Amino acid sequence: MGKRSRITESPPAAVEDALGRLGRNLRTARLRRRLRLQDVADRLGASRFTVADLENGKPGVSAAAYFGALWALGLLNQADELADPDRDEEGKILESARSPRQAPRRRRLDNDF
Amino acid sequence: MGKRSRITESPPAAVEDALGRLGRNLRTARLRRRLRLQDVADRLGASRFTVADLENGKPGVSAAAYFGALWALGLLNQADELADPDRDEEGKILESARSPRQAPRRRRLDNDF
DNA sequence: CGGGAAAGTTGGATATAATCAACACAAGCG
DNA sequence: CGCTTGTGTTGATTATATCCAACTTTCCCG
Repeated sequence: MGKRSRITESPPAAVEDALGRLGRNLRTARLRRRLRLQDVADRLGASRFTVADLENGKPGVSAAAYFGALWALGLLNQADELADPDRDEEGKILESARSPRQAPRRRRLDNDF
Repeated sequence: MGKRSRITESPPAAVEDALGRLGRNLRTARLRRRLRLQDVADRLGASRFTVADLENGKPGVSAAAYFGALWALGLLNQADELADPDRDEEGKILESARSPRQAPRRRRLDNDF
C-alpha cells in the first residue's frame, strides 16, 4: 500500500479473523459455482494471484478487490447492510437529540474510549 | 495497490456504489459516537487521511482499513455473515453432490459465464 | 492409475496506497 | 460574534500491493 501502516501490517486479531473468514467463504462460493481463480479474476479485473491472496484473507488487498469478488459471485448485495445506520442500535442510543456534522471538539487531551 | 489493476482503478459501478454506501455508513456511525477521524484512526492504527478516504468510499484503500474501521466502531461482527456459505442459497443449489477442492478442469476454451 | 489442469509458491518489477505537512474552510461553543 | 477545533485538499515521499513468469504440488477425472 505505501509506507508502513499498522493496520495492514498487523491488524487486530478480530480483523484478521474476519478477513480470513470472508476469504474462506469466497472460496467456498467460488468452488460451488465451479469457477477457477482465473474466471473470477477475469470477471472483476484482477489477476488470479490477487484473487488467491484475497481468498487467503490477506489484509493488504484492496477493498475493491474483495467487493469485486463478492460482485463476481453475485453476493455483493449482502454488503449493503454493513454498518447500516438503521441497524446500528448502539449508535442510535449514543446519538443524542441532535446529530452534528462534526465530532465535538475536545478540551485538551481527552482520551475517552 | 501497486501496478494498475482495473479493479481499483475503475471498479464496476455496483462495487463503487457499495463502497460509497459503506463509507457513508461508517461516517454516520462515527459521528453518532462523537468520534473524530483521528480517534478512529488511532484505534485501528492508520492516519486520519486514510480514514477520511475510506469514508469517501475510495476503492484502493485496503480491506484491513475498512474492516478496522468497522472494528473500531464495534460493528465488525456484522461482517461475519458476508458470503456465509449457509446463507448462500444460490451456491447450495449450484453445488452438486460433492464439493471439490479445485474447480473442474476445462476442455480447451470454455467461456461460460 | 496416469495425464493434465488447477492451485500453491517464489522472486522481481513497477505503479501506487498510505503517510505527512500546511493551509483554508466549516462548524461547534462560549 | 469571535475563538477554537474538526475536516478537506493538495502535493511530495516512500513503502508496498499488484502483477507476471516459471516451477512445483495437488487432485480431478477419464
